[in-house]
Amino acid sequence: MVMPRSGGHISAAPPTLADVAELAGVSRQTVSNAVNNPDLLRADTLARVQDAIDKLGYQPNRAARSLRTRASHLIGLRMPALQEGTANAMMDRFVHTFVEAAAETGYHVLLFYGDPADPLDGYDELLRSTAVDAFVVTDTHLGGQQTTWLQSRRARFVSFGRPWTQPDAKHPWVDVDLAYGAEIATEHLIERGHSKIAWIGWHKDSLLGEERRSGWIHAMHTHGLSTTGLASRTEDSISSGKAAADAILDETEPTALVCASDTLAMGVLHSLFERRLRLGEDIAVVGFDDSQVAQTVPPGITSVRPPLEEAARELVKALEELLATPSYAAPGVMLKPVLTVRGSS
Amino acid sequence: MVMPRSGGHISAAPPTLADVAELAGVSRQTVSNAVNNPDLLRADTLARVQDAIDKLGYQPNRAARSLRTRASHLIGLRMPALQEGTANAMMDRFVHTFVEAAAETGYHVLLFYGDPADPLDGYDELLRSTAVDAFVVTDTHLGGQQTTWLQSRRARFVSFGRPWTQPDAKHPWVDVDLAYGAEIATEHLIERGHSKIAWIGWHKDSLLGEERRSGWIHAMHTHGLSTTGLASRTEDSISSGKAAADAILDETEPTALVCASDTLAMGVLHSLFERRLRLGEDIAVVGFDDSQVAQTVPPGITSVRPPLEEAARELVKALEELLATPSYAAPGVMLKPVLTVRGSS
DNA sequence: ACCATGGCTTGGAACGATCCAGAGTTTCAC
DNA sequence: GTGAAACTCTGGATCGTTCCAAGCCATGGT
Repeated sequence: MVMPRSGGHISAAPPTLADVAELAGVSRQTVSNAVNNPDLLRADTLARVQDAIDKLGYQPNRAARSLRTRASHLIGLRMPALQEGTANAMMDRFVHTFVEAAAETGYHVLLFYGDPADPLDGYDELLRSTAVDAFVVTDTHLGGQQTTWLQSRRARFVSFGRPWTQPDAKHPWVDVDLAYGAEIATEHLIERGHSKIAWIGWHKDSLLGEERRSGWIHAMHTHGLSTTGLASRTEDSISSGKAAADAILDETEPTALVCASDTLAMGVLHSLFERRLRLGEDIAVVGFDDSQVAQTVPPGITSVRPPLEEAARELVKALEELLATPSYAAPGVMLKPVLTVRGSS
Repeated sequence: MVMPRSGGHISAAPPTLADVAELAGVSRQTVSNAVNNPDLLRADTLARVQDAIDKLGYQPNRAARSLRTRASHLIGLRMPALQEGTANAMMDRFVHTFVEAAAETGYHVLLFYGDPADPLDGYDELLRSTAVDAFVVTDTHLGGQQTTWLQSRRARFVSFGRPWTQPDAKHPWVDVDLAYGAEIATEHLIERGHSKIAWIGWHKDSLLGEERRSGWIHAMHTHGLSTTGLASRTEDSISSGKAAADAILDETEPTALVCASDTLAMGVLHSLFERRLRLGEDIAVVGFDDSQVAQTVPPGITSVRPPLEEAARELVKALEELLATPSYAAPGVMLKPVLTVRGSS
């Protein structure tokens, strides 16, 4: 080494292992050990090296480390498509906690973008260039394309969402039991004295929708209540929520409505608004997701709140194990949502 | 080279430059040129190399490339703190477009987490480890700590938000002219025939708040309307929005309210809800941010919509220039919001 | 006094790409 | 036909780190 780089003329380049080694009077490898395996060093050497590290403000170069160890300490997360409804706000909360939890274990999150029309777009490039150590997949209910493809490429990943279409999938996953969510929502209404409780949900081909619907049915039947004429299936949008509410209010006059999403619940609110019915007084409404909207609309919409924070933490935990043990096959984790009760019921 | 790695036994490691070079019968450097400076190669050589690249599915290793070129092609974005109100949904929309725009120019976004109590937390580590090429800073209105610190570290960054407290800052920035936003919101109400238009805003020490407030004042005075007794300043929360609305509705009986945020507007809605006043009929309300909530609450809240997509694209453009020309000093870009009119006015 | 043991430290090689300087080939003007 | 310039292509060095195998040194048993 001819000259310490840190003494450079222009904007000092970051110090390297060699700089620290020189200052501490040890070899490069010893500094490396001080950082990665401190217990290999004698106490006094360690202290000396630590001093030098602090003095120079040394921080291992990520690229060099990645190159050598074949680990980037980055987790890839494909930016979920922006949705019309309230679901992306939920994703936001999830992403937030995930980033936080990942940071605690030394991982950062690499956000990437993929053409919404192609569920696989974006993954391949990052995988081939070994840019990330693993992925988090979020939209498993849209079909197993992403997970099967990743599996075939021997990529590491965990999913937020059970492997709906592949019960034998071996990757770690975390999901929220929203059938149970619908059940507690319905039971809450029954406790409040309602018996004509309608369901406004999604189309039959929506796995998530049928899942939630089953919870409503189960609760109704358990309590000996009829569901005939009380179910309606539609798109997940405000306008179709309104239309569905209009129809069902005209036909069967329920006293309470359980909606498969806060978006649909908002549609219901539009219907009530037109009919000059007072939410929470004339009629009760329960939604799903506990979105910003549900929290803020007066008088507040009772909503099924998925434990996103817990889910994120569980996923990070699974990721850690997966990356430590390549063959790691975790059992899926199913979390229970809670009902946040507000003025709407 | 003893053995091509691609012919390996277990899970084939990704192909390297050397593998491609061997297959195409050229040197490593030629392959590198084929990828980065195709016009340096003779047409037939290029074709041959391209074939080999395609056949092997070669993708340059990011870590190796980063190490050599000292560029990671990652942009650091510190996860904004989760807020009570509606502002984070706005950030979500911004982040989304930003990731998309960045992807188009070959950059990915590295999300990181920092202790909310320390606005600088997280930056240093990434900077020292040369993990990112640049940062996007978002909360400039909270004081110039982040930008001054980054500047002192000679870090590259752009900010979404003007340099409020340092008019001489030299970094590129993009911001939205929300004084103008308040102005068009107020004028919209004046056009609708209102003359007693109240302002519900933030505390005096909020730069953003005073900015917006000035637009309301300007519009009112331009049209010869008085503002006395019509302004109120409070926290950015639903409950304080409600309290402020309660007070002002009791005292001065305005026919319209302009709120500094959708969160405050929601607070107003709570007040109206209690008073059984009908939004958009008995009284008009305009908010800021055009959040999910404003879009979905019946009958919809008229709101000032910041052009987040455009802002994100402008920022990416500035970043590109900044990274190409280290000394690049861009003029700041000020964008104009538009008013999304809904049922509340 | 000698060798084995274990604790601590070291220099060389490697990860996979690009930079650099030079070598070989072609082109073209004189 | 010759030399210079332009065009292609190449091998070696390098970025900053960790892996690997070996070296040094004190300890302790024989």
